[in-house]
Amino acid sequence: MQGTNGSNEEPVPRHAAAIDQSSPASVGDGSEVPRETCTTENLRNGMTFNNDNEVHQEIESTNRSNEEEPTSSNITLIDLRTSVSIEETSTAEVLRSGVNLDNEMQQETQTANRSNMEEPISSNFTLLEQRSCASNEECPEVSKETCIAEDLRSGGEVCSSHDNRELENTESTVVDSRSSARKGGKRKRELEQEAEEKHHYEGFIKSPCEGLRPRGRKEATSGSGNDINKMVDATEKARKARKPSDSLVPRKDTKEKTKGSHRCDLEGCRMSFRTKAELRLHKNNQCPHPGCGKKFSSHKYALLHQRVHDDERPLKCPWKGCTMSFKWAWARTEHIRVHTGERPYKCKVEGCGLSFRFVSDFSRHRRKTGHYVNSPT
Amino acid sequence: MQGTNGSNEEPVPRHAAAIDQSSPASVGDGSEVPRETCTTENLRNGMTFNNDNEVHQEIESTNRSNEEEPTSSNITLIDLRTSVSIEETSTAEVLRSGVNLDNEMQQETQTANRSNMEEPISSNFTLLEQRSCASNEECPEVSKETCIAEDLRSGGEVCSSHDNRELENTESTVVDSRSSARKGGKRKRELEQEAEEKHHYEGFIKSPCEGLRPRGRKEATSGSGNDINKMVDATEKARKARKPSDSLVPRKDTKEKTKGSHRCDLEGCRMSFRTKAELRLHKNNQCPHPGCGKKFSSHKYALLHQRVHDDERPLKCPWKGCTMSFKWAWARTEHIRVHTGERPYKCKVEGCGLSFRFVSDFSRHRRKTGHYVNSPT
DNA sequence: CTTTCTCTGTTTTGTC
DNA sequence: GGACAAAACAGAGAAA
DNA sequence: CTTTCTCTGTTTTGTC
DNA sequence: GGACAAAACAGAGAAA
Ligand SMILES: [Zn+2]
Ligand SMILES: [Zn+2]
Ligand SMILES: [Zn+2]
Ligand SMILES: [Zn+2]
Ligand SMILES: [Zn+2]
Ligand SMILES: [Zn+2]
Ligand SMILES: [Zn+2]
Ligand SMILES: [Zn+2]
Ligand SMILES: [Zn+2]
Ligand SMILES: [Zn+2]
Ligand SMILES: [Zn+2]
Ligand SMILES: [Zn+2]
Ligand SMILES: [Zn+2]
Ligand SMILES: [Zn+2]
Ligand SMILES: [Zn+2]
Ligand SMILES: [Zn+2]
Repeated sequence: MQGTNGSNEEPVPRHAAAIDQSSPASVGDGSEVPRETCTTENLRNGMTFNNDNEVHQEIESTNRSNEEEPTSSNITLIDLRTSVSIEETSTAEVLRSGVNLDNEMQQETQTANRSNMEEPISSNFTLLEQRSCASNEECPEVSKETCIAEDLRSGGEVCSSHDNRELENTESTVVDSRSSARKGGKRKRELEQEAEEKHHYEGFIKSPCEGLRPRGRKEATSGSGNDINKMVDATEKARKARKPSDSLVPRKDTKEKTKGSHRCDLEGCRMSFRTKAELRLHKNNQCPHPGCGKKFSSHKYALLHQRVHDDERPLKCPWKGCTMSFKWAWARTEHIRVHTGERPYKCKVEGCGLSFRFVSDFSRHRRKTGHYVNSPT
Repeated sequence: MQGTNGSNEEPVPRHAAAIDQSSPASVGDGSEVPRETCTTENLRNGMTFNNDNEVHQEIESTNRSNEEEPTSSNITLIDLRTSVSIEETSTAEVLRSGVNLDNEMQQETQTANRSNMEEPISSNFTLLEQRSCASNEECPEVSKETCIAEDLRSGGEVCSSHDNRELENTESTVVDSRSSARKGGKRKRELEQEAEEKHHYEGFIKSPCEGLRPRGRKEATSGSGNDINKMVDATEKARKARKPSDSLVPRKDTKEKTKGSHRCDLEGCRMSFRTKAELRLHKNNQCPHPGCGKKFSSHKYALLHQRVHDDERPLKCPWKGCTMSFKWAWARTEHIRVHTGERPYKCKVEGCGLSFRFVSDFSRHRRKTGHYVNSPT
């Protein structure tokens, strides 16, 4: 995974985490969290269960379901107003569009929706205005001046002994080091450091212990060969090192589909792995991704879980100008409600008339108040 | 966990995630990801290993180590300039302080550092200016006008059929719904909904299936009693429900230390759990936190891992005005370098003179370039 | 503490 | 050599 | 793609 | 009743 998620008129995307497990077995059975390099996953959807399913999933471009393996075919809605520029005024351009996004119908009608974007067909719930950004790009960044001292980065190593710019240009010191421009085959930072390097080497007395043997590499370090914790996700390493045969562009495989020789023989599963250890994890419904180590209740889900480690966010918000994207269909489903204003969850308990936009909030309400149907209070 | 992390002159805090596992055992051995409510953890540091260790940790207020169980005693530096107000101008107030934060000495000298804040003692590396915010509070938020259409929230359910304010006050519609003010014992949202409710009920045809049996509650639903996946972190539920005996304020126990009756008999471990299932997970080095399910290589770390699910961030940045806080000492250690400008990692390979501020970047550099010591290129 | 909203492991629903 | 704790590493990964 | 920076499971180091 | 996939739920949890 390497992050980035486009949000537009939505608030800054938030991030969650964390999960657990449950099992017998004895201590130290070698099924701990795997280590070592993994750029992108090598085990994507090798499972078919339903004989014709795999091909089906690769081909079909409509009617995605919530937990189905997403493909990138899912609604890449073109923003009709892409190059409209924004004026100095801070008023939001209001545009209204009626989209039939009934929960039940939404998967089936999404293609139809696009052509009907401008005229509401059947709005059986009220719509909020869509106050969207006028361009497809991200919202303009906070002006650097708004917040004092916001960026200490890229300051590099200011040398106080023979460079007395310190007190003067504190503002101008902040340069944008994020550009990925290269000069003469060298990265920007390399060039910058070359200019300043060896000029002075005063700095540190104790520099951190730099391992003499490269810890991350397998090589000749140990010989036991049975240490599962250190297991390298070697399929991925191999794929990464290998140049794609039919392309000069070394395009990174963001989905990790490469397989190995150790095949899973579980019902309907077509996964294969490079090592026995990985296969063992897989058959134990544990995620072999380095640093993850979760154990799941179903073999099927263990496969779906892999998208957590993927870079792709194949599901897109169908709303105009909204660049939100998702890995899970349910996230998309609920996100759409921030556009529509929909509050589909109504508490049925006598006298409580509360409604909620998200299941989670409804669940919590019932849990905290005891407002379950059949037990009114 | 319930999030919130103060950042000041630092960029907005970023968030990471993800980890894996490795193990034999058979499929479906019942050690999957646990479910069900967990407010705060109930298993914190029951392990002592070193007989005098536990008390030591509760008392000691200095010399915190990286992975040690953090207590809240760790440097809650008072901002000496707390109520200085910021002028209209966007110039950062520059203040210089010399702090001896050598990696090796930093743990031992942090108390001393505070009294010496204003005069550099021994700066064996160069300092960057500390351009800090003048108050202890967060940086001023982006003015709402900077970004058009940023906030769709709190719009509630705008009813288009009989409320035609829609097109007019699109800006003013955005009210801050985040206040936690209560009126007459009711929450804000409850009051708002009461005002509008039953007035119209046009909305949804298909409302989502609302479980007739409360899925989240244990009760009389099933009888098997052996389903580990459904296991409730019941100790926590109990603690949550229970009123603290010596306090009228129902202060939430953010650290989940409550124990159960099933004791771990592993060497030096004092953990105990409410259920056999939780104990089994624990002895298997798996995290029993609902939704987590990670398996670890050591019993000891499995305990330390619990802080991931804690709300507390007991480690504070010692830098003036910086409100960053951490769960892991190493994160704090590296964070401090954004203040000091330190770049302790120098590539030792001939001709490469690059230096790095973070281990991770140094590691990556060596991995990608092969610049390991003893293998110059 | 609150509200809003996204993420995700498991459960429920719907179809054959 | 053995604990054991503290520190550091080496990734993952988010954000820009 | 890049750089900057935080998080965290495991490894290394340091002390007894 | 049995698959099986699609949808939904019920938390966790981040952010403000
Ligand atoms: Zn990654
Ligand atoms: Zn992987
Ligand atoms: Zn915007
Ligand atoms: Zn399989
Ligand atoms: Zn093999
Ligand atoms: Zn995983
Ligand atoms: Zn959207
Ligand atoms: Zn209710
Ligand atoms: Zn929580
Ligand atoms: Zn818990
Ligand atoms: Zn600031
Ligand atoms: Zn134990
Ligand atoms: Zn019992
Ligand atoms: Zn956990
Ligand atoms: Zn700081
Ligand atoms: Zn180098």
